[in-house]
Amino acid sequence: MTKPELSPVAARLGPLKVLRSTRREWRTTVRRAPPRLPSNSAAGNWATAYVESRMWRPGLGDGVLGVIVAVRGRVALTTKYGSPLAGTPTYMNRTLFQCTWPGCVVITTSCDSIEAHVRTAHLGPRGEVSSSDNGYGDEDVDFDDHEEEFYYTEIELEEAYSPPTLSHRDMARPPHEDPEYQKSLLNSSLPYSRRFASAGPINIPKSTNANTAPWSFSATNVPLSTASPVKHLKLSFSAPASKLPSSPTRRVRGETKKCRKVYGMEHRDQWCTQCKWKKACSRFGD
DNA sequence: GATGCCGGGGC
DNA sequence: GCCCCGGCATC
Ligand SMILES: [Zn+2]
Repeated sequence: MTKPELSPVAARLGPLKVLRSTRREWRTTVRRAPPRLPSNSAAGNWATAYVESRMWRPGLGDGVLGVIVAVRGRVALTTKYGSPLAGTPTYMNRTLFQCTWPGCVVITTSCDSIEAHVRTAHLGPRGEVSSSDNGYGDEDVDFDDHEEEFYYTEIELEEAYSPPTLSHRDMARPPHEDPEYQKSLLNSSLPYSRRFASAGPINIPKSTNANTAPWSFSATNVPLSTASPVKHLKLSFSAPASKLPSSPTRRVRGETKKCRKVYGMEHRDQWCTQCKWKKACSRFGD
């Protein structure tokens, strides 16, 4: 199983709350159509899957990488960065594996994991597959070993746009670790907050214009071999290079003159403290 | 170009 | 906490 080298995906991939299971079997937990999802926005075409973390560093315990969200063909990945486990999400550089068993949206980070999932959850509870060790069933022997390969796909994460430096500024975004946040986005009813700047990449705007989504989604069938029709799903993330015009994220400049304008640079000592610090003026508030 | 100020860094 | 500044949006 080849794992293409991919450039690091910017940590701005996701601000959402990290879902976490206290159970060992969380890996097979799947949610479809979250109960409180507004019916008018996602129209049932919605899936959430826990992402397995085999890459988790020791001491961090079992965890969930994030949540794959698919809404009307747009796919978003939320991650765990910014959480108490903040760190370089190295698993973002790689390929994810998604179960394609009908109705199942389990996603794992390794080929072995998804194969194990398919075997245990779908093909049978036993680690071994079907009839090869029974002595009969000679006809389908050649499919016995890797039948699970038919029931998962690779998902490549790659960067469609890479800012010149994503090393230090772009890596630290405060996560909105609020479970309602995701629904608010989908609902497009999140309350206005002027300090919402750069909150997150998963802007699923109310408009259904597909070009406004930061994620692009494409699927291709790659004939790797005759026996493994692995479907490659590419998730391309576009950093906000072409921003939406006049996002509601930044404070609108008021019309009142502020200290800088009133007193001028030459009387900087007369400015209010906030103006001296290039913060929002506290003397001539809007 | 000037202004306002957010985010971030140094101390 | 205080203080400063880069960079960006806006005027
Ligand atoms: Zn002021």
